[in-house]
Amino acid sequence: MKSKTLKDIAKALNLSVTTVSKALNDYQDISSATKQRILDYVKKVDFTPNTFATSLRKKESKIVGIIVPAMAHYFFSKLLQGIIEKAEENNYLVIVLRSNNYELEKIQIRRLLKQKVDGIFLSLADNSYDIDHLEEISKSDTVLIQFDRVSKIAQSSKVVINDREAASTAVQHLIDRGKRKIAHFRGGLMPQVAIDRFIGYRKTLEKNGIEFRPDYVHICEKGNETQGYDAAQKLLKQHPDIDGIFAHTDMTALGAIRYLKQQKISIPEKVGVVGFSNWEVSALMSPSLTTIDQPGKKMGKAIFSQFLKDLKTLKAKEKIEFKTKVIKTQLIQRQSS
Amino acid sequence: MKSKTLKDIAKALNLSVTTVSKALNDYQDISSATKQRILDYVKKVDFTPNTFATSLRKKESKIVGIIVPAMAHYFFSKLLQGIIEKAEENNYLVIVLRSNNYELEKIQIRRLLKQKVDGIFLSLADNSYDIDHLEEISKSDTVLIQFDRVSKIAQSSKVVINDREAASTAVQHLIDRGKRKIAHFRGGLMPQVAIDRFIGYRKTLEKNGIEFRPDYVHICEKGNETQGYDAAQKLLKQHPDIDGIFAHTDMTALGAIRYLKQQKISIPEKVGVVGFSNWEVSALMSPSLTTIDQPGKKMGKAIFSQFLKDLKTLKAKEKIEFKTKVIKTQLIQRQSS
DNA sequence: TTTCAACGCGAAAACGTTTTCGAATTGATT
DNA sequence: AATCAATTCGAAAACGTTTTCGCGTTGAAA
Repeated sequence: MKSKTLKDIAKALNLSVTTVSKALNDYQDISSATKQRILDYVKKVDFTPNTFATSLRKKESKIVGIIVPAMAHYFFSKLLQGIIEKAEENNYLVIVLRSNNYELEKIQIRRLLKQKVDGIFLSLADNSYDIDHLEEISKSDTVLIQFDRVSKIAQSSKVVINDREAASTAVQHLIDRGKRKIAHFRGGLMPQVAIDRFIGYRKTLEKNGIEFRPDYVHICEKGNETQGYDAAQKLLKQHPDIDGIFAHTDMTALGAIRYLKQQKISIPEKVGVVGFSNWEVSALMSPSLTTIDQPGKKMGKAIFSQFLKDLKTLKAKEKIEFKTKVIKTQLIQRQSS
Repeated sequence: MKSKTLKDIAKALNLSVTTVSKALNDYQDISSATKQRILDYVKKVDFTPNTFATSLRKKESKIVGIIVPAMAHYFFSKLLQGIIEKAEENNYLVIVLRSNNYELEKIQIRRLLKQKVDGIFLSLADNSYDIDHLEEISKSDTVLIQFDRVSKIAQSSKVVINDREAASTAVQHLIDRGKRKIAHFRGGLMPQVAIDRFIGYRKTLEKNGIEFRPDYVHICEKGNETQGYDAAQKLLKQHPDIDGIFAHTDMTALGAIRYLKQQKISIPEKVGVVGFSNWEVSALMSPSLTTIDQPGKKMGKAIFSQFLKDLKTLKAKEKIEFKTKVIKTQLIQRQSS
């Protein structure tokens, strides 16, 4: 079925293509009478302008792209939800791509730039030390918004949480519950979020007059359950007197809990555990998991709002002044602490 | 930064726009010499044709759209992953929209049709009794692929699992483990998948000479954890001698398990539990959950493959013969049975 | 009666491709 | 030398919009 065009409408109403187009785009130099006539007819025959032609002419696609990690993850799922909701409100569509490393990230950005999306939302991969691919975006008319794992040096607006503060809250909570020998299962050495959470952990110990011990820190790079289990095993074999664990992920926390339960080590009496993210099941586990709520949906909405702002100033040919929006996190206390 | 056009390339090489375009599109009437010259130059200046113009001219977008339920769900996350992977291989992009009811579903389909996506992948909402919105798709040049919750009457290719058989496997498994009084926590009354799973449950009982009892069936429409807990509570208060539960979702199974544990009812000795979907955490719970693995990623890939086939025949102006691909499921036995 | 501004509309160019068709060149065949 | 087919290329139309600019028509002001 061939879809109607402006030309068809114009012919049917004995008007010019220009007039019809103007009526649909709320130009002021069309009499309200003909405008109404056009609008009525357009509604009747259910016409909607061809997106390709509009995009070609206006040089904007009304599409944004987001690149998410290649694995299924509750946090990103919520984030996506927030972005899509806000996008729909503003008549934007969202293209989702996946990546977990620098090379792929680069390819995906190319893909999106080629599609001439109006905005790209990106959380950097673990091995994205280089940011040349981000500079490619700045050179185009596409707005870049970084979130979660952002680069300090790359120029763009950003939406993040205060990882350091959140980690601090988590550790302080354990201390307040009487824990003194608190271990930390951290992420890799590179991503800024892992560094920040680690710093938050360390500073909070020191602020409370507790000595920081490097051998209490284990790296769980993948942040999955198995690594949490393994780390807990190693840790407790070496230091049976540990009384708290702050994990950088709910999953690693879950793994740690599995080991503790298996060893009949009571939670939270003997060892308190705090996770990070407030993943869906953390409330359903037994014991349920104390964790830091990372409000994905809210972040998603913030990302899109910031995008709209930046796009507007870009269109106005003005210089964008990049903003960094910090989303508040919250400690959710449950049975594990 | 203005991006290059065919015209720019042509001028730089002293050729016509036509020739350049043809070289890039592998036409046969270009000498290999000039073709190479063009390809080299194009690579050097990193030119890529404007998507809007191409789409406008060719009437195809190289984009597909998928509509997923409005909530975060592990299965759909995996499914999406499969679709996106396969899409990327074939240079397609994927637009993701959300819906959980008929009205919204209709709007989203309109959005996608307006965007002139080449394909729409859809799992029907619970209250989509009507399928007029699907017929709108057939009238366009967009390929529809239904998956998971499909309509029997709507004409399109489909990708599904054999819900009846899978349910049968689950129930037979419980029977084989010596269970006789097996309850079923089912989905709503409408979606075909819920009906099919129920039928599988009932038939399998009867085949084994076990009387079907309506009061052993509880409806957990939302399929969440709370409903599973509540249903288990009601069920066991009324029938303390229940020895098996087949839940239509891992989440409801989890809820049931929580109640059982709380009541100190031993799993699987006293009551065996089987879920459905093989959701990420079902392996991590304690006891870990026996469940039916619903291979989301595989389904996603199958969906996209089928789309490519149907699109091809559509382009050739031939009549599409709709296919229904049934993906195999598998029982994953764990501690809960 | 002239002048002028405001109003309502349309012609035409532009966005950047793809594709049809015909023209020019070449080399081989009579 | 003439004919023909194959080869290689380009002119121009088409895809469906948006936007600039100008033109004719009003009605009011001078």
